[in-house]
Amino acid sequence: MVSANRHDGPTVNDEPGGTSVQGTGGGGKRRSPLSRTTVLRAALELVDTDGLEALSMRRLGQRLDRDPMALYRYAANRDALLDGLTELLLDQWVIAAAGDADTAWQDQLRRAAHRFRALVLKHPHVVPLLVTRPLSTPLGLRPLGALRPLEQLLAVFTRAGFGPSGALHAYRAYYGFLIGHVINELEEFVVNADEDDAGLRLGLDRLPESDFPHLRSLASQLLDYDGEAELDQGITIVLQGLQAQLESPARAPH
Amino acid sequence: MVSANRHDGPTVNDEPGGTSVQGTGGGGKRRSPLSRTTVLRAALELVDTDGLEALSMRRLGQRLDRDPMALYRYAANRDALLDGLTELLLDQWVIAAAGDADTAWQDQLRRAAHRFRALVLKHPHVVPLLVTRPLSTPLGLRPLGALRPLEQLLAVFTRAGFGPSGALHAYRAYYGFLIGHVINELEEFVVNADEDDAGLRLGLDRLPESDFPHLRSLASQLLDYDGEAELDQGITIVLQGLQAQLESPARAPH
DNA sequence: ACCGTAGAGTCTACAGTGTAGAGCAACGCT
DNA sequence: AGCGTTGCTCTACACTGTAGACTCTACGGT
Repeated sequence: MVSANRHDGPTVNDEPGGTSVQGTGGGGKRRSPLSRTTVLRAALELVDTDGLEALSMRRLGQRLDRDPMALYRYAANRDALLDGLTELLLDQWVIAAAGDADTAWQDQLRRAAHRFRALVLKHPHVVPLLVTRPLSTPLGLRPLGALRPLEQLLAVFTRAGFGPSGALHAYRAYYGFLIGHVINELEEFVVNADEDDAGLRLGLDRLPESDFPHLRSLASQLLDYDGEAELDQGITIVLQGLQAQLESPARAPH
Repeated sequence: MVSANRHDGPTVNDEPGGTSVQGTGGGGKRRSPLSRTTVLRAALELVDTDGLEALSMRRLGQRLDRDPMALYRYAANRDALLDGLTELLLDQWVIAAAGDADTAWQDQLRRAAHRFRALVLKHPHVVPLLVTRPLSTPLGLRPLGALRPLEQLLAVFTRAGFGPSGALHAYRAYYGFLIGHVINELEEFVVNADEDDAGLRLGLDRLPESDFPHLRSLASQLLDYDGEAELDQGITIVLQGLQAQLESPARAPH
């Protein structure tokens, strides 16, 4: 990955020849060989449609019309495949959009945050991986495409005036907030979609009134959730906080 | 669960008789029956020592000296067991400590945040569950103990002056931040512990210098990470932001 | 035309997984 | 004495990741 591509856009790509995949049917005898990218893309589709637990080597092999063991040519094992999925997603995250060169870093990061949210909402089943894989795979061993956003965000923060350590702190505050937000937004609530009453739709009637007064009274508020607004409101807080740290001489250059 | 216990302390407990477990050895013929709590505690121990993927029904049964199928009396299936684990942890989170009644809500929440971090660092392997299970199990179906912190936080925020919707927003900002933070703190970095050079220890030499200049130069900063300080610094930003929202008449009561 | 080699994929097999379904043994009641 | 309930076990099935050995094809060099 990472060819001439400097600032934005996906860089995961390693087709052997052309992009011809020659029909998924069972007709052709000599199929064009797979590639890491096609495998990952198929895996992503599978996860998007059937959920994470549906992603097994066997099912993926079936989908690609190949023996399951063939996949091990493109991913050392299942964990590596999952790491590849996080790369496939993170590498699509555009942080520096066209014409961002001369806008304030706050605006750039706010827009990037909204793009992150949009990207992740297109692939909600991958979110667990985004959170989980980095807990297992050390930073230095992750696919390069998964590190590109980190590098770019560090660039943004240093150009904004943060020193090395400050940029790192800023990155963690920013990305941590984003992760926390999507976790919140994707949490499951509705248990009975065809119920009229808000409380029943959420299954809150199970909670004893005496122990959960606040929660039980929040049914309607839980149901009308505006993720975009909440993200925007939250990112404002974070960015203001970061700016304050940048201006206070105590922690700024560091 | 949830007996007379009003504000703090764990509430998960459902022993049938006494707490006698009569030795784990293979001697006694008639063993005292299990309970959901003992099963969950054993599961937590297993996860703490051997990691999440080591938690299988068979291994857990072995540890409790029972047939794997016996566990299904205490958890409908593996997912329910995992939900139980998140309950076991969240229910230990003390939000209102003794003598918190008359301290400012900001201080209370700051201390609760540090307690959350400490709790979670004692059981790092459970963090994926904390993040992942709520994406599958709707709020209304979770074990009650897992909802207690939510209820208590809502209480804190309403007492602080937030309206229903405002309290919910505040909770999400607060908890989202906490989750984001521990994810950051528990991320894996070191790949070669016995290396001298910081860059080598992190395996950053694998990254092409031209594509990852910032990241590669951050080796030493990545290595000396002070999670407690970072949490405290972050929570300050969040609490100030929430306070600002509380004071601005636009969004406060709502 | 021949061989050698590398690449892509297959086949078989093994140890391990979650869990449905049936059944067993002991206890507390009436 | 009989019954139901509780706590647990046994067996079996469909499925998982992956090690190891193997086959088949295409291509390059001589």
